[in-house]
Amino acid sequence: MENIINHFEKYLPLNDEEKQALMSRVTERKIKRRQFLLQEGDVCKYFTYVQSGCFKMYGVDDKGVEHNLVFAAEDDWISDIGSLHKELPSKLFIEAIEPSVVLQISKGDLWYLYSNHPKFDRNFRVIMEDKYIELQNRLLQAFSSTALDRYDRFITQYPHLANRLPNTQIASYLGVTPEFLSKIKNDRFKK
Amino acid sequence: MENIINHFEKYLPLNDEEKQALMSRVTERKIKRRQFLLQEGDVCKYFTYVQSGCFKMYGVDDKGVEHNLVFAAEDDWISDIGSLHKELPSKLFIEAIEPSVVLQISKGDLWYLYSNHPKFDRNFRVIMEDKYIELQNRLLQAFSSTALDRYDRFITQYPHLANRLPNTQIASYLGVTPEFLSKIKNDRFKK
DNA sequence: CTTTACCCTTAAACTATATTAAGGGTATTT
DNA sequence: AAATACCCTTAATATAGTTTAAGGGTAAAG
Repeated sequence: MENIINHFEKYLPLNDEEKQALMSRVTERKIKRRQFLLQEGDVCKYFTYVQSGCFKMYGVDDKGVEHNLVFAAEDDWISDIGSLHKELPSKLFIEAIEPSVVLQISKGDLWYLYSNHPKFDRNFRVIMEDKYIELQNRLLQAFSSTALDRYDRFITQYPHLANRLPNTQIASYLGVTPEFLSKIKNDRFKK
Repeated sequence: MENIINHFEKYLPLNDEEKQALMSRVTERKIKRRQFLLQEGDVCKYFTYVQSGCFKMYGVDDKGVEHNLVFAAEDDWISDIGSLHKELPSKLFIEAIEPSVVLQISKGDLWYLYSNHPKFDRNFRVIMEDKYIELQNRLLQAFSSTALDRYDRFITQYPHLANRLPNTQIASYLGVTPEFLSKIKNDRFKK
């Protein structure tokens, strides 16, 4: 629980009352590798703080191929924000890549925190903004012409993930096959 | 000015005081074709409501190629939200594709509206959410395997834009060359 | 109303990436 | 500790998309 408090205090210090409110509205869950936080067709119910471990959020295309949109490791948030807010079925999956521990806040509890403790309003707004910016950068990166460029950007932007994720997952994030990523890495190394 | 009031009243009715506040905080500008609302390296200063006309927001890659991230036509919003909120230089351009009329709200006026008229707080939050969802769908679409798929999705999702934008702009949005888009359209027609 | 700038198309040659297949290696799970 | 499932690599063949070039058409600007 201390992690999430530290997380918020990066932006603004919390008083005891706020810490209390936060801790009472948050549910800790242990998640196994390959377990889902969200499956396509379900409505996303939680805003999830990753305390330890790692998740991927992805869509599956007509041919059954997975496309990783984002990763979230410790001290990050993950959620299908569209589905959570509009209460519409999600087109996405959120799945644990590693055994993980998360803290979840339901939409109702989120609203409770917003209306009773305005500081969270601001805090969650900043988180939302950060997520928006992350997505926009992701989109820009997705258009970087070559897969080699995209890979270079990925490892400079997420060095902690590059060493940790299987290449299959990185390939899916970059939008190439694992075979081609293998070739890219080999070519890169030779230079 | 009536357009923007109607726009907000789709979500929640506004009283006279709120309408007054909104209208006094908004600046109308006429924008010529090819004129910029934002250029790479500048900090984005405004949240822009498009009253008439059409804009594109795009990034330029190392090779000088433009990549359209989003379009915004009448009754839509456009802004580099990351740059606006963090006050950091943008990586993007926002440029008029058609002669346009916009209503702009500065960051300061936005904050004024938030704190003095809580209804706008909710209204702009919904707009933000919608923009986030749009971006997420865009990312999902960008990963649809073939360019033909992406084109099909584009014309079903934005039929009003498909007939209105030059194919060069649509090609840039889809992530293909205009020559290849031309081929796609030809192949599609033959079927 | 004329000129310029932009836009669309076609086609041939080229390149980045996918697909298929196969073998060996390394984690998880039982 | 064994078995299974997963992961990485290489290489040959296949394909989606790019590049270059060239011609004609249409809309914007002086």
